[in-house]
Amino acid sequence: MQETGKKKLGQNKKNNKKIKLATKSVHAVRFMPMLEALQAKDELNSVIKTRVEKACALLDDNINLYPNDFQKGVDVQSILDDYSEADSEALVASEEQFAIAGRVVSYRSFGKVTFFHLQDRSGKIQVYAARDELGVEAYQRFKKTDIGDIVGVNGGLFLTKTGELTVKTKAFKLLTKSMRPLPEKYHGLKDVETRYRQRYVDLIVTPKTKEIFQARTAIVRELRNFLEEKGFMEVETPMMQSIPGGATAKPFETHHNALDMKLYMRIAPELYLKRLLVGGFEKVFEINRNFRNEGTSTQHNPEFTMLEFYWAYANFENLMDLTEEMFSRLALKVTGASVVPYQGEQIDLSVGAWTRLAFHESLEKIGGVSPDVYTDYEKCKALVKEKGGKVVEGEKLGKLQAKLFDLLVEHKLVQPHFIYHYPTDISPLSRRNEENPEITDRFELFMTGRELANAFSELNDPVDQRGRFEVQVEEKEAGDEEAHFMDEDYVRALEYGMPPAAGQGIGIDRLVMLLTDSASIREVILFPLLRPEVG
RNA sequence: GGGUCGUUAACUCAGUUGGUAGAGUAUCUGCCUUUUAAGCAGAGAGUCACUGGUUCGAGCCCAGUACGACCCA
Repeated sequence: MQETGKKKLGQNKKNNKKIKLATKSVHAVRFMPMLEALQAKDELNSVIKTRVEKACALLDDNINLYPNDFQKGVDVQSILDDYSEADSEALVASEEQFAIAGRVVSYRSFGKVTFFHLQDRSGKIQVYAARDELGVEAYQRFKKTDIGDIVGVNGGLFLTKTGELTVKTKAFKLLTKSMRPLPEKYHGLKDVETRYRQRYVDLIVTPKTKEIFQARTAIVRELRNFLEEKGFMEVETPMMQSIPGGATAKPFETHHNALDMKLYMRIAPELYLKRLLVGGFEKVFEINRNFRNEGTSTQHNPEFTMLEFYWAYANFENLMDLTEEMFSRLALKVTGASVVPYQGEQIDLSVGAWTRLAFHESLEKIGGVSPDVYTDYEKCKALVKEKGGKVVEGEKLGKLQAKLFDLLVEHKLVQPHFIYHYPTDISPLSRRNEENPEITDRFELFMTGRELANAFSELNDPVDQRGRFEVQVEEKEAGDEEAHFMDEDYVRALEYGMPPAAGQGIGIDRLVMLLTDSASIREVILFPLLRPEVG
């Protein structure tokens, strides 16, 4: 494969062409490996060549292209915040000097005077550089600056004629020479594939992208604060497991060489967190990655982040209350309001605005399925087929009901809904309801037509748990790749005694989508999984 | 897995009935000391995703492949 690829490149005239630079600099040779590699990938263009020529000229002038001795003083946003009200005279009178550093993102030159915007992590500020203030020589060097270069500037402040707070350059230093042109300033980077593959560029030129990931960090931080305030303790459990458990999903497989053992990437931390309840930690949580061997979509990435938390001496109803409090507080902290906009809808996350509806009731009231249909195996099966769902031989009634729910109910749940009392058939780790053993004390949280959380009173009866694992093993043997494995050690832990408890998992990516009004999960994952780039 | 759409200059996009490729931005040269999508004049820049087919002739028509987006399961 690789050989034919090379051969193909070798046959291409363009890729064999000798690279010519408009410079006689002895430093040109330094850049040849880069230029040749770019040519081989067909990424070489005239802008890059020009930048190499400029870089050579700077090296000829003994300018370091990548120095690391500039001390950045303040973020530009702090200047903008502190001096937004200052008047022109006060600024000119002030002797205060600033040391700022960041990327040049725009550039307007008038010959002897230049304006540009410098962007750092906090924002961007206009900078002014004039030949008469810098001196002819320094200004000549400055003029070799390109959009994309990272620079350091020392100087004071003034207001331009249009009233923009601007840094007047006293000293200027190139900190990093940029070799590739940035996307066009007005339209920015539109191509989604490039935005995901080259997220570094997206982050430079798309303010919204930066905001989403800052919001993501704020959301995770607030979740931690909230849980710690409530007395939960953060722990870390194995991401590589010899028995993947805690969810209904296909795992990724891997291999440990030294121990010569098969390992799975975890699909959920659940069974380990509950072992910690056995061990005596009464409130634990973990925020970390799960891995599920599934396709990708606007809702799914094979690796995704989950919050799971477990609370001893609590039940699933306590969790509903806690969830309402958690979400409304998060929304308030992150978006400033407890009603958040999502793709044209207003989602009300205020405490008390949430609907609680039993699973079977939701089939009837929202899905329009009458009880004599959903309680009857054959009628249920027929309806699933009619609605376009697939039926697998030997499937249990609960699973068929869940398919009806997916087909007829889920997408209609726009405002927050707790759907509770899920069928026992599809809830192998949940505690049975005291009155009706066919259902469990479990709920899932839905809004914007999709699932955001899954929670239940935990099954802590080791005999019941063993039986449920055995049923899963039968399903696995019958060909269900998503069925649970038997986990003897987990059953053993339960045999020591796990306190009554409730636990919940919340998909962080989907939560971030909700709070940042993002339509695709890829917008809230820094580096979403993509097939390898070709060519 | 199925369907629909997309892939043209570094970026954003045009491209007529099939007749050998266009704009804006960016870049380069010149002018320009308060601009901010700066301006004016000029210039360079292309494997039209890839492979094959039809045709005198393909960016355009046909088939396949790759990657991506959206919808469905």
